[in-house]
Amino acid sequence: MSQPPAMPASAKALFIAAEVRRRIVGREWRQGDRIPDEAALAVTFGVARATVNKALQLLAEEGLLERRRRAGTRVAVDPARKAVLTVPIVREQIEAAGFPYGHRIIASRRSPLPASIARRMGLTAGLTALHLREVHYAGNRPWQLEDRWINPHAVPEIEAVDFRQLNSNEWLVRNAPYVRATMDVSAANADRREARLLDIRQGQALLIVNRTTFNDIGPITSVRLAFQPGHVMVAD
Amino acid sequence: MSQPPAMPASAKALFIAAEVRRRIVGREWRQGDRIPDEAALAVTFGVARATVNKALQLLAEEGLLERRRRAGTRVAVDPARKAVLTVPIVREQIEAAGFPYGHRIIASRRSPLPASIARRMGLTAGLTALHLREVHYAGNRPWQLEDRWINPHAVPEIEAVDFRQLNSNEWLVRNAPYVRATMDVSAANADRREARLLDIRQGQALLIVNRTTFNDIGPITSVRLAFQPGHVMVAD
DNA sequence: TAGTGGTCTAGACCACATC
DNA sequence: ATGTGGTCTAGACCACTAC
Repeated sequence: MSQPPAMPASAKALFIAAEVRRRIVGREWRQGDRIPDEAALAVTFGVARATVNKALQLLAEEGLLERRRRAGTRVAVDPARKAVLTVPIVREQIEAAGFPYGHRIIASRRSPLPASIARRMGLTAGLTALHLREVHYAGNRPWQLEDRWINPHAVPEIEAVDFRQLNSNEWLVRNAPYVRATMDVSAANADRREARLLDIRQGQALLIVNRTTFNDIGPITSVRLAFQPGHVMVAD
Repeated sequence: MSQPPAMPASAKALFIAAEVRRRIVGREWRQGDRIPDEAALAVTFGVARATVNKALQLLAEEGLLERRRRAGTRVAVDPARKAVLTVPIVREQIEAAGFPYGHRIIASRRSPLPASIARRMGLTAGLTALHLREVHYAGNRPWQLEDRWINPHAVPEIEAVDFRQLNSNEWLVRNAPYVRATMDVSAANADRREARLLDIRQGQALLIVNRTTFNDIGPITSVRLAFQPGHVMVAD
């Protein structure tokens, strides 16, 4: 039954994934149930086992199925509550909204790493690093605060760069590709300095993103972004 | 060159992905460069093209490569700044911290959908829906506020459920599997009611997660979670 | 129109966890 | 011990799009 009907000549795996998803949502296969094994489904759908495998791996990534060797494939009891967050590129975000992008360096100096940042980067506190603070503007309205620490050992060329001309993130992205990143999201009340820089009232709730990037050698940079009040990050 | 050395008998695709990643990070292949096509890499690494395909698709998902038919595969100019956020299960989170989990229903009634929620769910405002408000506790400390709207057409059985016994999310997860979800993250100052329920000062910054789930038929539920001040969501 | 990635197949062997 | 998913192969055809 349920032979793939007039297929778009490609997309069998997607068709099978959709059909399995339909059976789960339709409660035909219930949470915790074991579903037929790949070989059986391959026969059912009239495709190669590799195609079934691809379909089921998709659903497992999605969190709808749990797969274990020998134990078989089961409908997940609790579909994972996962979502992909994309940290927007400030400039693009502002320009997409139709405003001219601008930024201003508040501070740029070599300082000893505070313990909290050192911990994020896996370095020892007190190590001398480059500390940058910037404000990003949409037109003449402040839009986002950026507080960045850069590991000079990871990016020696950084010393020569003039960030008054260039957005630090854009330079890093082009010149120090990263392999791994950690990220967290929280909320904080704007302190007096932040309120002044963002032109808002002290105490307003800001969305905070902390992000640290690494390459094979070690940590590259750790940045704290403070978004304007009301800013919403949309996940897929 | 770079033949996979003494391989673990499986993981050729991962080995190739790692090697390509190394060449990118080592600036051997630079941002915007076109890399050899699949057939060539298959010869280079001494594997089947399907294996190279899998490796490159992995890196493309990761954001390190951009692939287009006919145009070939290029090193991404801006490695996507993506991270997977997982909304924790309240109960697990609290119990993992060693506290007894508890929850209290603040309100449970049928009300017309407000416009903002209706928009999220793709329904018309004013439609009668089930509105639940709960507080989740870690021991006797309030931990999280939940404000949930449920589409009764999607889940008719909901009317009979006694949520004083059961956490609404856990019931929904087991009884109304979803297929698609939207999610966003923001920050807000606690209003008077929220401050009272969370036992904090009015105005403190709260991390807010809005999440709406859908199945093939339509929207199931839309929930607004307000986390305690200081709460951090970690992404991978 | 031709080169590139996307997908599928049929078969094989392997790793692993349960039975 | 054995059944299940994980992965690989060699070959094929197709879809897209830059040329």
